Amino acid sequence: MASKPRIKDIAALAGVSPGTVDRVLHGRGKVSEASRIAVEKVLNEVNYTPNLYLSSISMRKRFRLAVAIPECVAGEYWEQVRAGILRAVREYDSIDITCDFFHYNQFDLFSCRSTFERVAEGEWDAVIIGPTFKDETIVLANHLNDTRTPYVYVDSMVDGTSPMCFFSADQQVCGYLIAKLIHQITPEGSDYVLCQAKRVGDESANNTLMRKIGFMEFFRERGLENNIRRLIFSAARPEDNEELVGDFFERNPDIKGGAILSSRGGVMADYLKRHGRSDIRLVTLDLTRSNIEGLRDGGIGFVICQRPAQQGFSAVKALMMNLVFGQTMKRDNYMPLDIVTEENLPYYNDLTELTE
Amino acid sequence: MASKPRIKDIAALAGVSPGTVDRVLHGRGKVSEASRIAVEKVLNEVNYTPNLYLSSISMRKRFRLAVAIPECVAGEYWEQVRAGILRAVREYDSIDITCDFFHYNQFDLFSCRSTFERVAEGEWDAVIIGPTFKDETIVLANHLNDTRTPYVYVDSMVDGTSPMCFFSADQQVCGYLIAKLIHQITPEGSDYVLCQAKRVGDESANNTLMRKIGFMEFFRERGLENNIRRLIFSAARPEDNEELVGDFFERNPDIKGGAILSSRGGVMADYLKRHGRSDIRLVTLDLTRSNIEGLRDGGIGFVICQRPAQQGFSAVKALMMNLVFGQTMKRDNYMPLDIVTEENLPYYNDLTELTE
DNA sequence: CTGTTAGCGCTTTCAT
DNA sequence: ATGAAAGCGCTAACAG
Repeated sequence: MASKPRIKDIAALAGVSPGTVDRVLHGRGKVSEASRIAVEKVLNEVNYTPNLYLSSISMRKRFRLAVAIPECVAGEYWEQVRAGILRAVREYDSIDITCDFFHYNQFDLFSCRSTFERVAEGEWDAVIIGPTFKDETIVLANHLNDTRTPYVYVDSMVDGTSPMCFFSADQQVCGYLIAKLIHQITPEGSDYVLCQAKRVGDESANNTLMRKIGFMEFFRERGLENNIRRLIFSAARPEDNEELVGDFFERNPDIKGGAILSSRGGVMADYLKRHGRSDIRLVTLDLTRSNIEGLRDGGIGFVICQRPAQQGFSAVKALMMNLVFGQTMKRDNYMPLDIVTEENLPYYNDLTELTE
Repeated sequence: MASKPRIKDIAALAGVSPGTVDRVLHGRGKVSEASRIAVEKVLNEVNYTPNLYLSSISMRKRFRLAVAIPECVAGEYWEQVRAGILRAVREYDSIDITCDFFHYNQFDLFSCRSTFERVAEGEWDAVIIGPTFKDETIVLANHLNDTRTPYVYVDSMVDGTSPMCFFSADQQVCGYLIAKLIHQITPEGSDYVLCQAKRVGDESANNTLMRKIGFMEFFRERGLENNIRRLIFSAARPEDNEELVGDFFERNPDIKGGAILSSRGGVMADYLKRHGRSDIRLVTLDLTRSNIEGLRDGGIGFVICQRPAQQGFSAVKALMMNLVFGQTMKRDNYMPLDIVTEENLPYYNDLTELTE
C-alpha cells in the first residue's frame, strides 16, 4: 500500500460499501454485526487516519466561538491572549470558524456580569473564558453546561465548574520561583520587599493569592520570612508613590530585592530608576511593554512569563480538536514559566513561537 | 456574505467560470486581460482565502521528506528534535507526507559523508538537515540547490549555503547568558571553571565556539576574565575524571561555579555530587535526561534549553507551509533560550508545548 | 441494514 | 481563452 488507505480501500477490503465503513467509523446509523466485524478487522490491519479537514468540509459545519475576556490594553497581558486566539483562528482558516469577542472591564464586577450575560444569550459552538470574578464565571459556566456548550478557560481555573480544559500557569510555583530568583541575585542577608499594586481586581484574586503563598513558602523554608517587608503602591497613579514609597525605603535601608506578584513591576522599576536606586533588584510577572522596558534598561532583573499568547492559541486549538476532530485532551494544562532576562528577551515574542 | 467566499462566488461576481478564477489565483494557464482584471477586482473586494487542505488533496500531491540528522540517543538532544519532527508529521496527517530518517554518527565524518550521499541519491520534495560537519553539509546543500530541492537546517546554520530557512538558538547569547547566570548565583569574588567535554565533534564545532565567545564576553565586560579556569573532562569515560578533576579542584579551591557549554553538564554534576562538593554551582545546556536529574537533585542550578523539539516541529511546518501552501517565512529563526530550574522544569516538556 | 448517489470546495482536463 | 465536467476523500440523504 503505497499511499494512505482511504475509506474506499477499506470498503473494498471488507467487502462492503464506503457508506458502511463511514457508519462503523463514527458509530452512527445501523450496521449489522457481520459488517461491523468485517470492517473492524480491516481497520485493525491498516492504519486508517481520516482526512479531518475533508471531513469537516463534507459535514458543512460552521463553528462559532465566543471569547469572553477582559479588555485588552495594548502591550499588556490580555492583548497577548487575544493575539494568540486570533493567530489560531487564522491557522484554522480552512475550517469555517468565526470568533466573536466580548470584553469586560476586569475592575468592574457589573461590567463582567453584563458581558457574561450577553455571551449567555448567544448560541455558540464553544466559548473561551478569561475568568476574573468567580461568581459571575460560575453563572456563565452553569449556563454553558446546561446548553451543553464546551468551554475552556485561559489564565486560570475556576473551582466548582467543569470546563473542557484550562490553560494557565501554576501560580504557586510562579511565586516560589520569583522568590528564588530574587534571593539568588541579592547579597546574603538582604531584606526583601513584596510589593502589591493597590488596584482592586487587578488580577483574578486567587492567582495573586497563590503566588503569594508560593513566594512566602520559599523564604519560610529558609527561615527568612522576617526579612520580608510589605509595600502597597499605586499602579493607577504613580505620582502617589513618590512620598509613600520614598518613606518606605527610608525606613527599610537593607532592602536589596523586590518582588511584584502582578504585571505592575514596571511602575516600581520606574520609581527606583528615577531615584537612583539601581542597587535594588526587581522580579516581576508578564512581558508587558513596561516590564520589557525595565528588563532592557536593567531596572528589572527577571520577568516571569506565562505565555499568554500560547494560552489563547491552545484554547482555540483544543476546542477545534474537540469539535471538529472529536479529539479530547487532558483538562489541566500548565504553561511553562519562562524566565526572561535582558539576554533572552528578544526571542520571547510569544507570537512568533506560534508560527512554529 | 455570511460565510467565507468560495471560488464559485468569486466567479459569479466576476462573471466568469470557476476555472478562470483558479487560473488567475495561481497564475497558471492563459487568461484574457479582461477576465483577469475582473477577477482581481472582485478579489480585492472580498477577502478570499483558499482552503489549503482541499487544494492539496485536489492536486493529488504527495510529499516526501528526508531527514538527515545525527543518531538519536534516548533522552538526548537529537531524539527531541526527532520527536518534534514526528509530531509535526502527525499534525499534518491530512496531507500525504512521508518522512524518511537518515541518521549518522555525529562523531564520525565518514558516517556523515556516506549518509548524506545516500540522501542525495533519493528524490525528495524537501530535506531537513541537522548539520555537524561543515564540508559534507555544503556538498549536500549544493546538490539540493542543483536539484531545486528546498532544505532547512535544525540546530545550526551553515555559512556558504542557502537553505530555505534554519531553526537554531543564538549560541553567542547562549554563552553570555550562561555566564551571567553562573555569576549571579555565586558569591562575589569566586573563581569559575569553564568545562569542556573532551569528545571531538560532540557538537557542531561552530556552536561551541560561539558559546565560548559569548561566555568570555560576559566576564571580560566585568574585568573578571582572570577568574576563569579551564578544565577538559571526559564525557565518554567518567571514570577517567576521578583523578583529573579531583586534582583540578584541589589546585583551584576558590571555584564556586562551573559552566559546561555542551549538554554534558550531568557528568560534572555527578562527579561533584559523589565528592560532596555541593558548594559548586553548575550551569549547562539542553534538557537531557542526566541534566534533568541534575536539576532535580540540585547538582545543576540552571539548564538552558534550545527547544530542540520545537526546532524539529518548526522545520517540518516551514516546509509544509512552503510546499503545500506556497507560503514563505523568514530565513533566520532563533528559538528562545529557556532558562530551566528545578521549579519550572516540570512544565518544559518541549513536546506537550507543541500540542498547543 | 446497506449500496448508491450527490455534494462539499478546489483543480484539471477537455472540448469549444 | 474559457466553460463544463469529472475527480480528490469524505459524508449524508435516499432508495430499497
